[in-house]
Amino acid sequence: MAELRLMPLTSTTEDYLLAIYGMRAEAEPVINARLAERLHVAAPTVSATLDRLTRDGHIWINERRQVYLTLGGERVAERLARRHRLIEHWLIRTLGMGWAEVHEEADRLEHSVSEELTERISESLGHPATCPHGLPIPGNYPETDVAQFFSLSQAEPGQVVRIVRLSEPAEDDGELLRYFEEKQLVPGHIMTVREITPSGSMVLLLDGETVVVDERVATNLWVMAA
Amino acid sequence: MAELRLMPLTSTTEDYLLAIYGMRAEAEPVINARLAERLHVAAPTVSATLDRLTRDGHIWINERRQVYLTLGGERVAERLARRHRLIEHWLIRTLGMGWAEVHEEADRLEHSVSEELTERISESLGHPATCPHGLPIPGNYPETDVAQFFSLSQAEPGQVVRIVRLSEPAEDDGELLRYFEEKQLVPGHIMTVREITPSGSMVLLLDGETVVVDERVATNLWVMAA
DNA sequence: TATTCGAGTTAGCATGGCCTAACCCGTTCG
DNA sequence: CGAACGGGTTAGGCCATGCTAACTCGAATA
Repeated sequence: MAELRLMPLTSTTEDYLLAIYGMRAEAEPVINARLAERLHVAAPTVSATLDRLTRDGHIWINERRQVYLTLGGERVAERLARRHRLIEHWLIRTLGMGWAEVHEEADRLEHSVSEELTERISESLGHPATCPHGLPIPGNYPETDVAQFFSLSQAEPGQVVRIVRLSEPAEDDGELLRYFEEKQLVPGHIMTVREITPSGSMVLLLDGETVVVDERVATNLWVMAA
Repeated sequence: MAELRLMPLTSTTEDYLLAIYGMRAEAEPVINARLAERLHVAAPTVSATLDRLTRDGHIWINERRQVYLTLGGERVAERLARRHRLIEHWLIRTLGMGWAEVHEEADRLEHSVSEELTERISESLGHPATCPHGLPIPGNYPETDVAQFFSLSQAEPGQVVRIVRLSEPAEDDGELLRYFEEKQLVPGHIMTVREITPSGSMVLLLDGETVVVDERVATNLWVMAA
């Protein structure tokens, strides 16, 4: 049964679709339990909400209980990601908000900004390709070969890499964001991997400075060969 | 029973408080039926919601069933009005949105903009005293003698007046807003009342142009002697 | 005076979102 | 092999928001 897309979506619906979209983009398995963690709700709540999302044609769930967006659901999620990421840029550019703070604000605003306003923002910013944290803005992102991106934790000693973006989940971790900002581990910056310690920490050379990051940090930074 | 102000308010709660605040500012009687109209909900819904607002200490209702904001409720409403009106300005200044369109957008955004963002906006705009439609911005509005404002419909033939703002309800009437904008019946403009027709229409001289407005329009424009 | 009208309430119901407690079901591990 | 573990569902609640239908009540009006 296809249903009429007349009713505006609820904020909760949008949150779920965006979460699923983000997890898919990170190639994380999208299952009930992960969604519960990410959205900070109990497992039965997720079950019930996913039932509604299925009923309304936004998602489908296979026999192995993996969640997929339908074409419609993906369109919604892309629009939301676009909004969210444009808002982040906007807050930084026009109000000088902090790189680490804007995500939270955008999480709320993305539900109330209209389509028209979104486009005006994109225009006024010159249609940026990515959000301030490097995540692609659907609709503005050029056809880049995403395959050339890899996690910093996969880099080899001696390799010179450029930071392209941070991971999806990192966006929701304020502490981590502030750390990245402080150490200037932000998109565009180039660094050399000096060595990798037995514990998985990495010694980096960045702008002449030596920076040591632990495994958790490294897995949340995506880079490309520079 | 005073209750803890720990939970964030719901969007609905905020809508009610702002509506009550606005009606009070216009000296309209604040009763169940008027709220139902203004908020586009059925009467029993209003009753139930007002019960909750009373329970939570935002409002109180007298024996004649008139609704009043408590000090706490008023503080919330003022903050919301401040947000709403600053957002309107912001959308016009930074994105060039239309004078007649921003109210609707702000109606949604006011619920998701943080206190901190609000202050940054106010700062970036130079702390404007009123919204683009002339309504005062709590916290920025100087101690003006509001008593000198009156409705255009009360003006006498021959009187020269300056538009100071439009009425609260006019903000929710897109058609009316577009009319005001088109005719340049916006705050700051000065005009002379030429005559008043038997039907209540007014003939105005504004920027050398003769404009005729009907009663409904005149009651929704507030002016002061110029 | 009898009726109508405006305003409000009561009763009853639905939906979205959340939760806990309890239980089911494989897989893995001691 | 049996228990623990991870993942999921069922059952049973709760609250905020909304609605309609039906009723009350007081004031105005024909």
